[in-house]
Amino acid sequence: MNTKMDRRKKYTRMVLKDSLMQLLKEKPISAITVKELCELADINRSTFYSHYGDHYDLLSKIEEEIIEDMQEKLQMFNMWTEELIPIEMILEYIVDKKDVFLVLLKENGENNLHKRVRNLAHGFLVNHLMRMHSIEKDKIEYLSMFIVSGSIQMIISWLDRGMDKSEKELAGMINTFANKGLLGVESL
Amino acid sequence: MNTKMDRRKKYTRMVLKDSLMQLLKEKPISAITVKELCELADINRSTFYSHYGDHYDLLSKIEEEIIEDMQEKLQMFNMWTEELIPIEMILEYIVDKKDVFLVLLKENGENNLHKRVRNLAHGFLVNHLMRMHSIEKDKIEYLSMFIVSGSIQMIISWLDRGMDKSEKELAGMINTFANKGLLGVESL
DNA sequence: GACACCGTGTTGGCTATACAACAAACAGTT
DNA sequence: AACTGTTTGTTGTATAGCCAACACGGTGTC
Repeated sequence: MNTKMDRRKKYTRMVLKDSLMQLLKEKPISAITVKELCELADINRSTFYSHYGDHYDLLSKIEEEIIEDMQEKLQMFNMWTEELIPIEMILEYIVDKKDVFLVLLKENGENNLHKRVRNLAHGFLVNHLMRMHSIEKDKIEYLSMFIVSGSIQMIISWLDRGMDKSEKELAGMINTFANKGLLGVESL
Repeated sequence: MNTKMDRRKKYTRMVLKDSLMQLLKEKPISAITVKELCELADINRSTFYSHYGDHYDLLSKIEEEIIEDMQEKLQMFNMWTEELIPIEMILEYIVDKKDVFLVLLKENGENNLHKRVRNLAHGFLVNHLMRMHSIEKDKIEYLSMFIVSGSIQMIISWLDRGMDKSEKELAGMINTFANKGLLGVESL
């Protein structure tokens, strides 16, 4: 059902989300308390608990939101273009939420969003490669993982360097690197 | 009594205030509807009416707030300095709320804030002059009005020109102009 | 004049949030 | 171990805000 959410709920979730993002810029989630999060958001703590189990839950919800967004974008891509991966589209999305991605993709070690983005891209690329190439599924899995992981690290590095190239440039690079690998596979 | 206001009320008033200020940048209050104000603020209209009588009431409250703030600043000034008018202090305050002042002081014709600021400064300067000079109250009234009106117009012009001088510079100019006039009166 | 549309001011019922308080768990100190 | 301070998760009550609806007044069109 497409019932509109009460604006109070919308607001509460929004400020909690923004506040967690802000705190995550300063310290890892393990060093953040629900108390200070609510103080920053100016939201009563019991209200926080009526929405979320804890701040890890909130973070998970944020990540889910992002993944859903990206999934939507990828669905749109399925419909009409031939590019290997819709990298430019994804980069535009990432730039739009640069602060979030910088915080969440760069966090010490691999966290959930990193894994989720990778799995999303991986699943998409595997399907794409299987439709376009006659290669064993086994090999496609590895190839896809190779391309996706490489691409993600490139993107993280790019964000870290303050996006010193245009989206178009970076997308071109990623596609070139991905396609070169593909040519190698074709000659198997 | 110093009872803390419920944070919901605080938030509601704040967004309504900010939204009215934003709309006033685009059009005069007579062209603004309560409906669009509430839409912009994302606040239910009946909530608006539980806080304010109408949007003119809201504007009046905003102005009162500003006057009270300035009054506080002037009280502090009374306590410890010799300057004719605490212009630098006032300019700092005005810069801090530049957007508000630009909108409200510049509006077509004289509006309430213009009058209120003038009366506040006038009252202050009259008291000040009477303590420091032996001049007829009558003359002081005129003199004060002269200085205050001139100063306010200078400030409006300064805001309009994007504050092309530092606060210190403008304060210096205003004080010099005011004092020159004062010297003229002394030789009466 | 009739009609449609829009904004206003108001109302009643419901929902979300605030607030204070409590017990428990945890961490650090002596 | 005892103590202190902090955070957590929860609870009950009160408050503020939301929403939909209504009647009314004003405006413009036919």
